[in-house]
Amino acid sequence: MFVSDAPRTAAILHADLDAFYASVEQRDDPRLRHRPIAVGGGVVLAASYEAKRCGVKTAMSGREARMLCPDLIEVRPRFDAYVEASRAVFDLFHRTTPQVQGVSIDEAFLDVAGLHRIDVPPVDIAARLRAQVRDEVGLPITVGVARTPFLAKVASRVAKPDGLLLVPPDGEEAFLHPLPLEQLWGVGDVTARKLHGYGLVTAGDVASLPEQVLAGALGRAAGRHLFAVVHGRTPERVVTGRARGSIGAQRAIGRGPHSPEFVRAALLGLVDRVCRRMRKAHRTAGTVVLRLRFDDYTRATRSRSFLHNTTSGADVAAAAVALLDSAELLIRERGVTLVGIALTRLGSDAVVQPVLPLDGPDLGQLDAAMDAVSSRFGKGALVRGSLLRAGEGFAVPQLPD
DNA sequence: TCTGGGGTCCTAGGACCC
DNA sequence: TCTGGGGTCCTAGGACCC
Repeated sequence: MFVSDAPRTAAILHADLDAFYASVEQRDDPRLRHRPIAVGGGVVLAASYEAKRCGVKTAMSGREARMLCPDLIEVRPRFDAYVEASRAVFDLFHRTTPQVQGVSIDEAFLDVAGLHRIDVPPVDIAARLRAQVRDEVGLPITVGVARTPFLAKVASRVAKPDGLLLVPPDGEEAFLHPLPLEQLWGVGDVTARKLHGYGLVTAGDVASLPEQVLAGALGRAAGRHLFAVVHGRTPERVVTGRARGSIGAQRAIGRGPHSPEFVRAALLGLVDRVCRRMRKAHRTAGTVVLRLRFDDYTRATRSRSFLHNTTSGADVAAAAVALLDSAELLIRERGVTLVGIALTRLGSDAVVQPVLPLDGPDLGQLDAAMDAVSSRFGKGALVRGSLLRAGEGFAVPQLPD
């Protein structure tokens, strides 16, 4: 059965720039307009819709893309330009509503439910936003409008490119159930293949199954999530003010053979990069994760946690090198083609402001403080000292975004 | 078809504690 | 003496997203 309680307004927008990198390039160079272009080097990072029509897709190798599309124009990425364009678009988002949840450089959820005092229907707000992005930034953007972020996301996916689609609350099931499984956000290749194996093709097919069966096939959380999805029971609110949970960098070094010194130097270069970003963000590292990819495309990770979070590049470098040493055998056997490093269980080294004076053990207040911290920093950060005991009581660290 | 760089969340086993 | 349940953390791997 489809969800049918709760007040029903479609006030969540999912705004998603079309073929983002490629559109910026076409905007800035008129010679590229209406032409099949691919942004990237070696691998396609973004394809214009003209290129997509020949079958060129993101993450495809350049060679394959050229075979599919002989007229393809390949453009080197200009990340600075994309960051700048993204900022301009996000400014428009924030001018539309304070409730903005960024998803990536080119998409966000906007909650416009609080804006009905202006008495403009969400779908009109969406139309105005699309016009503003086109006129002021010069980029095409698609917007989905629905009761939940999930449905809005699927709506924008269906409406692409350069479209606008409203899913009215009483039309959710009719919209969702005929869609192929692959259209559902969160269903990738592996899950789709599993479900196809059971003879399931559409979202509606999945909706005929009990939650327990889905959980048995996909695992508990994935099954529960998909069950919620096909019955319209995903969360209705956007999530704002959440700090990132990890900082990472990686580098493909190609097929070797690579000397151990070269691999180590590459790793230390990455360590330097992530540590700079960590300090700039006023974060501290709890765990260092080494990522490796090998000649045969298998992967491995090795991780090590600190007793206390650190901001020290030397600590991180020492941990990274120790992890690399621990993987020496794997590297010798399989040959390494990619090294990566990630800092996780991030804490904060920002100024601490006492916000919850405690005159005694008040578990209610403590719970509230912990909720506030974990919603901002994620689960891992809590146990890593983000909740600090200041002079007067417990305190929540203040953190710049 | 030989493949980039940045993330998120979940699972599962073992260690350890109460 | 033997056995049990519940919880958290750590590590490694995997699916998925843009």
